[in-house]
Amino acid sequence: MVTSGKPQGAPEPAGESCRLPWPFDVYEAQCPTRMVLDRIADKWAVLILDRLRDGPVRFNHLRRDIKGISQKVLSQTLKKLERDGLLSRAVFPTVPVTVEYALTPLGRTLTDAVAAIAHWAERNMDAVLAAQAAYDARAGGDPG
Amino acid sequence: MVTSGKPQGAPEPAGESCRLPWPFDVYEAQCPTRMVLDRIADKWAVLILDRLRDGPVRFNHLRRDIKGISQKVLSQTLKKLERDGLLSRAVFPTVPVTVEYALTPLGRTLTDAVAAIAHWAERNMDAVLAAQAAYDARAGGDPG
DNA sequence: CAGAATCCTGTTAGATACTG
DNA sequence: CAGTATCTAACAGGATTCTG
Repeated sequence: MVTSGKPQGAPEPAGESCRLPWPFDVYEAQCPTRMVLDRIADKWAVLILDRLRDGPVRFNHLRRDIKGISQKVLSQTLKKLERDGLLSRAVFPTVPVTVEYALTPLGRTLTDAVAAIAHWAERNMDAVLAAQAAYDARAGGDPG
Repeated sequence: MVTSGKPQGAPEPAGESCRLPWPFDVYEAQCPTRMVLDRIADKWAVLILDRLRDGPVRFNHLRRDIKGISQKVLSQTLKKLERDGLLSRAVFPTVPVTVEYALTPLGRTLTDAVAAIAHWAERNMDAVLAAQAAYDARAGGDPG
């Protein structure tokens, strides 16, 4: 048991490092925006945030929808996103217990940008695939 | 329930990859969009793409601007982004050699979304920091 | 159902040194 | 300047097990 009251995933001291007045600069290594960027620039976080756009979703529902995510990673990611104030967690004392996750107002301001990323991937997949094929043909099979 | 109209019944033909007719679905574990999402939902990729918005930038210039990135990671990320067709690499036979990276038209369609993420982090840093503090106070030191 | 704890492994990133 | 190669430490993440 290594935790001293906090989950294993987020031992970073928040806010004390970068004392830039304003605005924050993501290009600065010590700026806290880097941490946020690292959080939201994450495949699973993107999918979760996008998934919650339609409304609250239960834990196992998210797990089923976001195919390939493990329970552990889902749990961790949800916790981090909750800590960042991007989503809220509501527990209903049913039996068995029901837990719903939903976007907070702050989270909602982000999901548009995040959804844009996900949708871009879907829309431009063909072009990316073609570019990869061209690159591989160039690098792998064309010595002369 | 707001289940989106997805080609859920699409049979998985072979072990190759997801060959859904259209559109690609990022929620499918085997969909190639997952790979793209993993690529562009990356802290360094976001910073690089955003940095190239103003025009071509040389390797070491990027390295200096994006503080904290190692030359190895920069090199790797650039190569992947180039392979995906998001940016181009131009070599000038000067002495010493000069290499410029620039966004491709495809990359340019992405950078707006990507920049939105980076800018969101800068603009909403305060709110996130506050949320984290509240969460930590709740979880770490407020048993009652 | 929702999640925590444990174990274990593959990937990654950082540092360092070398090349053209 | 613009990389590549290598080695190692750290961590992320999957599978499994257990709980309320």
